[in-house]
Amino acid sequence: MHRIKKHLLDCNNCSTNNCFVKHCLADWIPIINLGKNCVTYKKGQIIFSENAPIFGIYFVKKGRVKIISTGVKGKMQIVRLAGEGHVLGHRGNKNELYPIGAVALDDSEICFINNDIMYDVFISNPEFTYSLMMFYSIELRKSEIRSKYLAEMNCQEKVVAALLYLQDVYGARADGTLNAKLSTKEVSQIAAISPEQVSRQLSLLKKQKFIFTDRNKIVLNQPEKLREIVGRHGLIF
Amino acid sequence: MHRIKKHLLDCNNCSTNNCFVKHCLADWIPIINLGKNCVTYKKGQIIFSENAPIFGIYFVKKGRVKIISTGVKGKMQIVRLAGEGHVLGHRGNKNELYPIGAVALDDSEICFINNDIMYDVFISNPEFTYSLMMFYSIELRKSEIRSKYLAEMNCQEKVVAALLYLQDVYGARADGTLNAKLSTKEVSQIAAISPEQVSRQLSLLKKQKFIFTDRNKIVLNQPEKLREIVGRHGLIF
DNA sequence: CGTGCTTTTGAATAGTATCAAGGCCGGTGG
DNA sequence: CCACCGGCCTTGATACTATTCAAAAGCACG
Repeated sequence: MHRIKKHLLDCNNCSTNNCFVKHCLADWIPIINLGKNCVTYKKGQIIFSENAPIFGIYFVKKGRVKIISTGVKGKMQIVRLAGEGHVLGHRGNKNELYPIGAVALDDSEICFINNDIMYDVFISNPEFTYSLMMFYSIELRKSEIRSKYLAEMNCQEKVVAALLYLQDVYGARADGTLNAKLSTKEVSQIAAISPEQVSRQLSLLKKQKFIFTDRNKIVLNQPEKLREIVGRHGLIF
Repeated sequence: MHRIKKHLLDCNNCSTNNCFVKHCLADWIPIINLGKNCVTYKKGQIIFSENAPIFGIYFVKKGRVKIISTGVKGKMQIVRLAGEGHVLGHRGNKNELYPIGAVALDDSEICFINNDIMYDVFISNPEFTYSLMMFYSIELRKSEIRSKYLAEMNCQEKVVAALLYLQDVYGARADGTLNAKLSTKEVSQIAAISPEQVSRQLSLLKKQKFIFTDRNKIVLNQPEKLREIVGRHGLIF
């Protein structure tokens, strides 16, 4: 089912410049190399499952990942999107399970480091720990602001916010084509509304020529118009 | 308007045992003492405002704090509750303003440390930085799960979840009386629904004898029944 | 003892989810 | 190569839930 390719890469030769491991001291890179497991996931593959124990920390070396959570009614939601250099799955308290999983959106390379060595890495590499702390701090704020949006936005605003979020996380080409190709269903999982509503709102946006879609490709023709719609909701992206 | 009392406390004599500063090396405590400002806030006082620059990190020494964010329609929401030992306001990126503020729910003592010295503190006290990183990591997960709730729960479930959240953060006495006294309006800001709905749902819960209210006091008579209502929503508290 | 704010309750309205049907597209097998 | 099948997308009709508006009651305040 899940055919996985293992790589034994040297962090010194890694091309992902915004990886947090770059903040580690030179002496520690060989140790991390030994305790590390770099794995290639195909699009749609599960990186870790909801409600399963997490034994380490995942660094996104390449590709795109969605962090998901399935509701009691079976409705799946995307609670966060992660790209290159992002971090997944760092366990909080021992023995606590979280209803959060991660799935590859594209073919992705993820480096996994077991918790066993992480504590020593953290204590001995303050720059590394500091940068990771800042990452979590920023993501926490983003998540808090996102909570607010979900509560106060209407359908149209939620769809627009989801599009701008995609642009913020994964970027777009000069013509406005989003780098990430998501299905209507996946957009609805970000916006936290029904897929039908997403379809309706996208149609309206297309009629206004604000966006253009073809299959899973989405082009933001007039991102400034989209920003007008979400207005002064305190958008940080 | 905002009369504020300054204290010059020694972190060595501080009674708040779960303060992150306790993870600092002994040599650094005097340095932190010098760069620190311990301030007493009255109930309702603003600790820091939305969209204002934040110049340091706040540690809740005593009391209770709500982290708020006002929507474009003027609707204020409570995005997080903080108690003793919690951390507020650590700035992410420079020059980025966040639409997030903090207000004292009770008379509270908050220790403020300026960012100027914080970087050195972080780099020189890995245990401290590590514990703070873990704090943000856990809060991020909680926030993500909360986002999911807001999207999939109905009114009744949101109110119940808000009550259980209050119990989780601030605790309750043996008889189920919540330690925090919040107005209906404030509960509605946690649940992210209208105050009228909160009133309705609380009335229903009272009729079923699951809870009892008197003024701002809330008693969870049958917390197990409340947990049944939110069911298997993957509640982490 | 009034005055103003919050809470409560009811009724009307608006917005979204759900259900259902038709269309489009890709994949599969003849 | 074409026809069929199935899944996803789209669009419309309906039902439901929550918001909004409104009014009366409770409570704290001076």
